[in-house]
Amino acid sequence: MFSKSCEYGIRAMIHIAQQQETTGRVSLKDIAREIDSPEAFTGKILQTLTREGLLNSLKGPTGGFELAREAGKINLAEIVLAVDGDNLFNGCALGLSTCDSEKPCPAHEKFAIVRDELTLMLRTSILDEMAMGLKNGVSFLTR
Amino acid sequence: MFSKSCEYGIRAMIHIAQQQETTGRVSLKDIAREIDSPEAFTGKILQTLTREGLLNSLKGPTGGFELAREAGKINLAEIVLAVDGDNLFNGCALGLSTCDSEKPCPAHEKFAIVRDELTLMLRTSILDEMAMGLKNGVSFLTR
DNA sequence: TCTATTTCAGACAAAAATGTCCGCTATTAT
DNA sequence: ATAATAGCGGACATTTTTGTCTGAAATAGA
Ligand code: FES
Ligand code: FES
Repeated sequence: MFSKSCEYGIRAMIHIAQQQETTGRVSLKDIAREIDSPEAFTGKILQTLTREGLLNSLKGPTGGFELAREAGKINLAEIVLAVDGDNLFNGCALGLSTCDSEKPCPAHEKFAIVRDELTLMLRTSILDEMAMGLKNGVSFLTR
Repeated sequence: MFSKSCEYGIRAMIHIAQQQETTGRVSLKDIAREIDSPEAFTGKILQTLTREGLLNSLKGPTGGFELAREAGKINLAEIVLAVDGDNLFNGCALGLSTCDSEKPCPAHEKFAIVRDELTLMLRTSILDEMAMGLKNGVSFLTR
C-alpha cells in the first residue's frame, strides 16, 4: 500500500506530534529509536518532509524537528503525497498510463470508489488525534 | 497499490477471459501484445498464476493459456493474492509487523475499514463481468 | 520422424527502493 | 573563540523488483 519511506514518515510525524507537546523539538536519534526505524534512512525521509514544508528543522545542540503547522492541521494524505507522490490518489489500478473515466480500465468503476474512500480516510486522519491515541496508550508505533 | 507484476497479471487474466470465449487458448505472445506488457516478464507472471491454480497452460503449437475455472468464478482478490501475497489484505498501514486490533497502530481504526472495503471490492470484481466490458468497448486494457 | 511452435526453468541484467557512511554546515554552550 | 551537537548533502552499498536471454521439454502437424 505505502512505501517503507512513507510508513516511516507517517510514524515519525505522529511521534513528533505526540512528543513536541511536552518536550518541544525532537531529534532524529529520538525519533528513530521510538518508531524503530533505521536512523540514517529516516533522516533522509525527514529531510524530504522538511523540504515539502511539513516539518521545520533546526541544527545544532537542542536542534531537531518540529511540525511546520499545528498537529490539528496536518493529515495523513499530505504526508503520503509528500513522500509517495499522487499515484495512490490518481493512478490506475491496472497500471494504465493515466486513470481516465472517459476511457477506463475494466476495474475502474469499482476501484475508483474505493480509491476515493481511501483518499477521504487519509484526509480525515489528523495528526493530533493520532498523537492523542498514542499518549493515552490505546495505539502504538512499534511491534 | 499493486505491484507491476500484479497489474500485468490482472490485465492478462481479463484478456484471456475475454479472448477464450471466441478463440480458445491464448498464447503469451498474443497476451503481451494485447495488454502492452514485456513478453518474457509476463511469461513469468503467467507461470506463477499457473502454479497457483488460476490458469492452465499447454505447450506446443496451438498451445497457450486458459482459465483454470470459468470466468464467472474468478475474482480479482484471488489474482492479487496469488501474485502479491496477502499483505494488502492483512498488513498494517504503518508497516508494523502485524496488524492487530488488540494493539493497533494509530491509523488502524480508520484504515482497517477502507482496507476491508478494498478487499470486498476485489472479491466482487468478477473476471467475466470485466471481460464483458472489454468486449462491449466500454473499458480498455491499454493507453 | 522431423520440424516448428510454445511454455518452462534457471541464470543473468537493469532499475528502483531501501539503507549506510562521511564530511560539511549551522547552532548552542562553555 | 572553541568544542560539541545535530541536521544536510552526496556518494556509496544492499536488497528487491522488474525485465531479458537461453536452452530444455512438450506437443501438433507435415
Ligand atoms: S482507468 Fe484504471 S482505475 Fe481508472
Ligand atoms: S495495526 Fe496498523 S493497520 Fe492495523
